[in-house]
Amino acid sequence: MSHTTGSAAVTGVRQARKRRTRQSLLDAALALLEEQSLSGLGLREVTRAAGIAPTAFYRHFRDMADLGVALVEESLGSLHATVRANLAATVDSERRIAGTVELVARLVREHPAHVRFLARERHGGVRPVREAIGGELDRFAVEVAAELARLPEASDWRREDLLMLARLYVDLMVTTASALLAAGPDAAAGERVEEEARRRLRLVALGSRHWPG
Amino acid sequence: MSHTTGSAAVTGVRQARKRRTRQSLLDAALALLEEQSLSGLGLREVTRAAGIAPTAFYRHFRDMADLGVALVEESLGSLHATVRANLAATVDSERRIAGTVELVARLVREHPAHVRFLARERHGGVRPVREAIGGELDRFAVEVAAELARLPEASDWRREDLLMLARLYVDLMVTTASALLAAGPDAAAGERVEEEARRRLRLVALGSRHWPG
DNA sequence: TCGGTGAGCTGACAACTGTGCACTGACTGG
DNA sequence: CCAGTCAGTGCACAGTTGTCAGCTCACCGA
Repeated sequence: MSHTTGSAAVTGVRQARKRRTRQSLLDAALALLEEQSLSGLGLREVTRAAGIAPTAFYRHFRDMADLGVALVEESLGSLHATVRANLAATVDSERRIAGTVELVARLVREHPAHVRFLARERHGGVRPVREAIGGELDRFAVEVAAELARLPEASDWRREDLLMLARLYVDLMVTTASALLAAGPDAAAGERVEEEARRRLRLVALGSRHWPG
Repeated sequence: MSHTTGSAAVTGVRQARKRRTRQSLLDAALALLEEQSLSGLGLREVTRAAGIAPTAFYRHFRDMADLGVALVEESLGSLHATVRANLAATVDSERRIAGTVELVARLVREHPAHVRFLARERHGGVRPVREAIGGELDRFAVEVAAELARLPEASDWRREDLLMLARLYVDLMVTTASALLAAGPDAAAGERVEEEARRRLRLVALGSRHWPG
């Protein structure tokens, strides 16, 4: 037990340095993954790009799969709060739709490599990474369902229908993100994708307003 | 006796043999791709599994990317007619929905490796393969839109809304296919996925019946 | 029947891979 | 202050990779 002086600086120069090279490994891997997939990425390739010796890799990750899981956490971990805030913010349907699409668009604009990684490895060749992404997306769906349940017009929905709708929304946003990636840097093409995404959401919202038929 | 001059055999023993080993290359690659992705698959690995010498690979494909494109064609090429027939068959909405989901389910059941390959390489690390899959899916969307246009209730739809709806349907079926793969061989889990897919389609059909709001 | 074609083979090459081992030296807690 | 920890290094190893050149020999058309 630490009955030490109680200083605030717990970091330690050593651990900080370690975290820095760990981060440079993650960055290097992410950059290399823009043009190939994780199962084709070599350990030496990554360490070379990160500027360290190959064997130093093992100080941070057991595997490339291990590194991949860390990348998933980095890509998706901080997003839950954002999504939750966005959903809770507005009640008006049209505003909610516009805000959600804008959120996805900004995510793709600001972190294209992360999004590309997720799209690629969601069904990729490395099981632990696949499962990490899938689990994270499931968590998103549950959170979205919880927010949907707070809307008055969903008060009489069955729980499973609510989850179905939430998962549908999540899937729509994921495919929107990949479509935005595929559209590339062309602003006009990106705007077309966003507009189509909004229309899709409008259609689904319209359907759910008349549910269950 | 054996060498009848006017035989109908247009194939030729030689070309037939070549096609057979080409096919065994495709089969071997597909089998190996169940547990990794194309950009991590080695030429030697494939030829070893196919039972031929490494250099013989070049007699059939220039690249692994080339082989991948051939796999896309094999996986998706024959599907257009099936989809078209399925859509044209029934007019009743509920029957159409059930039939479509059943078609996807059967596809996954009968050709799981092909479907897995498509899901994996749709956003995978090999550009030509990505583009081949994307182009094929676009063609599907156009075909679906053409079939939708024949329905009386869609007579007053704008062309772009029709395409939006068609693309939505295609994306829904693609995500349904991956979900079925993820569900694995468990029949109960598969049935749950199918039921949710039907509900999704019902919701979308409901929304489109009230379009544009 | 005979020369040409071409699918598939063998052997070899340099380049690259993941990982084990022993080492250094800056940091650390007591 | 000093002994211990541990991130990072260098070297070595056995395998594997893609590809080249040249060979065989079953098939082909004429």
